[in-house]
Amino acid sequence: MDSRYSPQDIEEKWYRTWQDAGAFKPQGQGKPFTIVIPPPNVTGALHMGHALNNTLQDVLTRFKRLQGHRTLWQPGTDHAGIATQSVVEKQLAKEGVKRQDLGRGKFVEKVWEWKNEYGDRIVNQLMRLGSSCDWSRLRFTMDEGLSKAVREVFVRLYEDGLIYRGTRLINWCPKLQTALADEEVENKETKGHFWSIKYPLADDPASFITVSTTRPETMFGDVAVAVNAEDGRYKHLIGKQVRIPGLDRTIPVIADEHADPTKGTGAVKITPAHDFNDYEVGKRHDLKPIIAMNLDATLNHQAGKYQGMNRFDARKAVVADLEAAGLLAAVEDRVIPIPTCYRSGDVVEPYLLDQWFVEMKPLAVPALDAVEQGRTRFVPGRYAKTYRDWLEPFKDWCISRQLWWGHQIPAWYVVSETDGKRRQDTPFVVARTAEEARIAAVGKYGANAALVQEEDVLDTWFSSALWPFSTLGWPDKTPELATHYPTDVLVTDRGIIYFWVARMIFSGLKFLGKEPFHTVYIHGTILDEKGQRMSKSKGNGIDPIEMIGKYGADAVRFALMILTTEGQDIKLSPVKFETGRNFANKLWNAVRFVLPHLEGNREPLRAGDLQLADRWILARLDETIKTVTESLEPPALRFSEAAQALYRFTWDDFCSSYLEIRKKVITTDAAGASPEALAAKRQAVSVFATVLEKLITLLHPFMPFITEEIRQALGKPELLITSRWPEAGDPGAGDAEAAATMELLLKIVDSVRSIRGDYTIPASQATDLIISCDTAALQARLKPHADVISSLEKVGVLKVELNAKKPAFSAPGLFPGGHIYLPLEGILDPVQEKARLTKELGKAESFAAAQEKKLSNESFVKSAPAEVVEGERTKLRSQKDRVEKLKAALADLG
RNA sequence: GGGCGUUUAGCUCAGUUGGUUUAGAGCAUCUGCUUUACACGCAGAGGGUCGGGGGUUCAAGUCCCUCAACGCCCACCA
Repeated sequence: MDSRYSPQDIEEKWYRTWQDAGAFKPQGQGKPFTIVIPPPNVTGALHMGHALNNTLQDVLTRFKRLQGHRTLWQPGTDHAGIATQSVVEKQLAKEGVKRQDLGRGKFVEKVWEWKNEYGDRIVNQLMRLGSSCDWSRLRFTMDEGLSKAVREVFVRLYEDGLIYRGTRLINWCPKLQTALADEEVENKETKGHFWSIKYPLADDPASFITVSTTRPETMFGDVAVAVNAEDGRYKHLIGKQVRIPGLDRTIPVIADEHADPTKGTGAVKITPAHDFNDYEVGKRHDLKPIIAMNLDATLNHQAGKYQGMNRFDARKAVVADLEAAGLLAAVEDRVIPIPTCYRSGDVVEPYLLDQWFVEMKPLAVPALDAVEQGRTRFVPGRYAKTYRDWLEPFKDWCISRQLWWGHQIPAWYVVSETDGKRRQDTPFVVARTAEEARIAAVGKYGANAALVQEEDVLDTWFSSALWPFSTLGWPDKTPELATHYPTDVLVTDRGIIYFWVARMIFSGLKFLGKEPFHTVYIHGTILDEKGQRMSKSKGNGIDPIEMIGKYGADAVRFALMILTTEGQDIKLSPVKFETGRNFANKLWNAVRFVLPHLEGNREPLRAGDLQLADRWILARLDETIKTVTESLEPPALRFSEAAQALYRFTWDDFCSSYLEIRKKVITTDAAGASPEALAAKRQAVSVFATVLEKLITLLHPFMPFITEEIRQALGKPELLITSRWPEAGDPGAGDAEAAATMELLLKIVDSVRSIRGDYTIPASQATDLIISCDTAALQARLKPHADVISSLEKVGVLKVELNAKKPAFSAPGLFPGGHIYLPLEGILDPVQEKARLTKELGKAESFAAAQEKKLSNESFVKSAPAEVVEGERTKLRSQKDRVEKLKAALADLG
């Protein structure tokens, strides 16, 4: 074995072994534990957010698998409508081909080709990370099975009256030429202008009403000017007609609460077809909306001479013309939130269009209850509010998209036979298949009804919403569905609580009657070292695959886990992975060291033969098992705590203390050793192996590769991944008293080291040591185990005494229950020693003073719990004792 | 304009229900060390009074109020 652990050599080997062994498949008859992966986009490449997200899921999956649950981590990818369509369009563009040139059928074929060729990239990257998904169950949202689920859901929602088609003001992305849901629109603060425009009165063209707007180019869709009924400036104008500048059309001045006298001029133009507020105003006043724009965001025939101009050019032209005509009253610079498309970045246009919607209220109410009543819980809990705030307004969900890549809406229009075209009011049927649709249409509209399927596809999130059950075979009643639904924990980031989490919850409730998971774990966001989001455009991303190559997957995983404290964002830089790499290396070397002594020496532990250090490490192991198990158990999910407990135990207790103490015994040369020495070696080695076996099991969820490799090195034929999680409280777990004695001895060692360090005494130079105990009981307790100290420090004569007298030229140190003396004749420097002791004394005195003050406070003694007061008294006593000893030592120095 | 989060050693962060440490860890710094697993190592050391202010309490980093800075999310571009 090499002194450097090289992950590259073993990761691929073990991953293949696990796969071949079917280790990722649900096994046994234990209580099921299920996680569904947040399906990454097929177009995606693994980024640090994925690495974190999937490591968390894998830690849980491996933990539960080891605990004996029938564990399934269900993998899959998302067809990601817009993203995937764009990728393929860009590829075609390189060949000078547009999707329209190909036509829908051919284009969709191309996308499938692309998916089949490149869609596995992210899956392979997840494997590099060590993800133990059941890949035999890999799903894709456009698979036949999942598409069937989509159609089923659509039909049922339609039949329940929860899906409807209607003309509403929706968000339109002119670049992508599709409708968007509200959540797909991002408001971006942008520098803009606030213009005040004079609209002449129809019956008195010399008088004006001045309206304020940030969007003058929409004036051709104006249907009114609104003022507030309370606004004295405009009361007399209500009911009058005004003329839209540059047009021959007049519109009324109306009174509406939407007009805010404090904003702008207090008069506002009303453009129902292009503004959400105005749409509501228009409805209140029964004003017919006028569409003034084409779908490509150029102005239409309503705009007179501006017809054909795009919206931004038109804005400039309109403003220039208004100014020339003396109708521009004011221009103000202003920062405006501009709605933009989350995919294309284009400015979104509110547009009046015919679309498909899901009525939210009947679905949202039970979903809100599920969280309110704790059947589904968010970790951290504050995200329940985020969830509620989004669902509660019950805003209907626009689900139709004018794309080609996606689930085509299962609605068929019954078109006229003459031209085969559909119109606004063409009747339609909704059905699971074309055949069903035909039967329904014939029944309803006669034998010769001709059908044309709706061209729109569904919002990608419509299919993602079904993920926890569509992947398990729903709507069929599969065994997987029966076993693994509801799932247990959903691990995701806060960015998709609306898009995905909420929709899965109401879908699960609606179609299966149960919440899809009991816990939603929301992890933090990965940021760069400056605290900025990682992004392609900033170029500040850290590539997880590159990090895995450099530090190993185990190191990357472990580092991420130690950084994952509840819900906090993570500032990341490559050096953070060194922690993980160094840790793996530490463990590796401990094993490498003991391994040669293990062979043929392994034997059962015999309680009577266990040394103090053995009993202590077994007790510490037991505590660690408890901590790690409790930390990982949902809903605690304290990943960092678990990882740190393992780090501490492995590095400090197991390596720095235990192994150092037992080193000599473990390395005893078997040849020529006495039978006693050999017996001692065998026990020491066996304790080490016992602890190590459990330790690597505890570590396995975090560092699956190295632990599996170690397991093999220990000569175990079975795979670690499917072995058993250790239980706390095993017999032979070591005992608390031994552990306490050991802790005292370690404190004495600390004290010795501190003094030796102060005098920079080389490790190779021995010093004598006198341990002075305050009580005979303590003396009796420590004396038999003094060898622990000499195994950690080079000690000459070692005495454990009762109230020993301070030898001349010795340096004193303290530990709970006594003190030590380090005779340092020839080394002790009175000046340095005086400084050292004075400093210690100062600390002890100020602490004692603080205790005294506290205890002299009557209300403290009266109000505080007796045990707290007693604790303080004990502290004070020992501190006073300490002060005295230090004073004596100082006096001794002269 | 609302809501939420963060602010603890030079840096990155822990610190559960207020009282066991005299506020911890890793990295960095300083001093030693070829101690027969590991320099991706070993042993020491220095360094914070917990963003500011006020309050509750016998007792506050830990609860309340307030201010500030940074960040995130939401909000109809009159």
